Amino acid sequence: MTASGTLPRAGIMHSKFFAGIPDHDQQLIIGIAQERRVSAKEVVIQCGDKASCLFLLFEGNMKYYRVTERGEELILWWLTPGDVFGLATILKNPPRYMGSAESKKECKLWVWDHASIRKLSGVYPQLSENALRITLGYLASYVDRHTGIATKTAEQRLANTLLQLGHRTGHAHATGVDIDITNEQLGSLSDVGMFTTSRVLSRWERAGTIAKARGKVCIHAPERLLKD
Amino acid sequence: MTASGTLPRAGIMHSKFFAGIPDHDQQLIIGIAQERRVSAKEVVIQCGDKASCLFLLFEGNMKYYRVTERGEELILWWLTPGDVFGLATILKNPPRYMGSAESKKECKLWVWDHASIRKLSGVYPQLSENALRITLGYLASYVDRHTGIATKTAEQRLANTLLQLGHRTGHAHATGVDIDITNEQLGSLSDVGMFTTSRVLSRWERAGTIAKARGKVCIHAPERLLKD
DNA sequence: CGGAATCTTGAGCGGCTTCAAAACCTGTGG
DNA sequence: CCACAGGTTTTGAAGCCGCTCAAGATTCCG
Repeated sequence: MTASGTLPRAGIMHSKFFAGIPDHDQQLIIGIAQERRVSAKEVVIQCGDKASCLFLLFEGNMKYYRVTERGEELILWWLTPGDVFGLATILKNPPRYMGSAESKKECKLWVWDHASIRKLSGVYPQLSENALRITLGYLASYVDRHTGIATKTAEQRLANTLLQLGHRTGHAHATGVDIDITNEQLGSLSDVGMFTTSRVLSRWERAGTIAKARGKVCIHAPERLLKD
Repeated sequence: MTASGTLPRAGIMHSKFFAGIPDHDQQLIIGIAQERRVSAKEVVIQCGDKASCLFLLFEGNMKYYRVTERGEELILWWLTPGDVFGLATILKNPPRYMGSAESKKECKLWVWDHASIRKLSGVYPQLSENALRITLGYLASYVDRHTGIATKTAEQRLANTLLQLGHRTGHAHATGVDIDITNEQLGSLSDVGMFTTSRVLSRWERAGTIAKARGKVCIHAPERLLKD
């Protein structure tokens, strides 16, 4: 998809949420938001609560997840700068959040409460349209992920996830692309167990395709992961 | 969720797509649609095509699916009267359909082309809002389905799917609720292989919980499926 | 330094899938 | 009316991918 850049310069943010909205109006919309700083491991929205705020992450990253009955957490989405969540808030009588959101490291967010975003989307229908486009995008990603479970092996799924993370949240580097993620989280995003994840990554490391460190993966040879 | 009834009386259709829109305007919107009749096994939209039409199914039922690389089809959604698909059409520069839609039996649809639905959603912003709500609903269902794969057994997933189908597309009956579906399709919707599906259903039949026939399932004791 | 989180490695197992083959049902056309 | 072809369902047997469990090694951080 279109790579949403990360240019939080002077309040300008390149997010799909603002697509088609002139810079000037964008400033105004952001002006109405409340800026919020959260430290690592803070839970910003709670699964099941009625949607009351819409968030735009413009610095840091978060995980959007759901806790299963057995207490494990299933990661639904890895939020990166430019991502919006809590989109249900834009609706008249908002449904519930379908997952929880927790910061991975220190983050900065813009927050609109229900009343504000309602007023804004009245004035700028483009916001509603963007919300729909983004939601359809999430749905499409999800369908892909689901198709993957049914048709691909654990290894292929891990490869895909790594590549996508690579260019959504990866820090380019001389020797490759760095990604901050633990084996367990990577596994959850790929629907693969933690142990299998470890084994597959080890294999790739031995082959020189990637390098590993605690809570970090560096992709050296993306092309080798591509043979899905 | 809210049971979308099936009352196609005199052009009135109880669909979430028309929520909050007065009957009179609803008539007008439907008036602009092209009514289309399709016979069984007809492909109405093709995965990957650019979204050019929005559909509302008001009679019959269809499957929304995707064909995997191995040629099998993965059913994403079972469309029943009141359901809308091709929602991407409502966007300015529409993305692609993410699956194909095929009629299961004879169906009746209302169809809006891109230009029409755009004009309409300009006049009735409620349509856009409904589209967003519906899309979020699909997303939520999908998250549930996905969670199920990760946490539930094949049997539990089949039970859930049956129950949901039961009250979305089931024909109530003296002895139970009839559902028109083959083992294979039921399996696909539950992410379970055809053989396992057959075995589980047989077990339930022996227990008297359901009755089976070719391409049909009749639920006698829904409560017995509920122990998920 | 100690404790907590992360990662590794092996061994064993198990729920489902896969494969094969046959029985079955249903509509069609001779 | 019967036979046939195509789709659907059943049953058994075999196998495997990835999970589970256990235990230890490693890294990080206060």
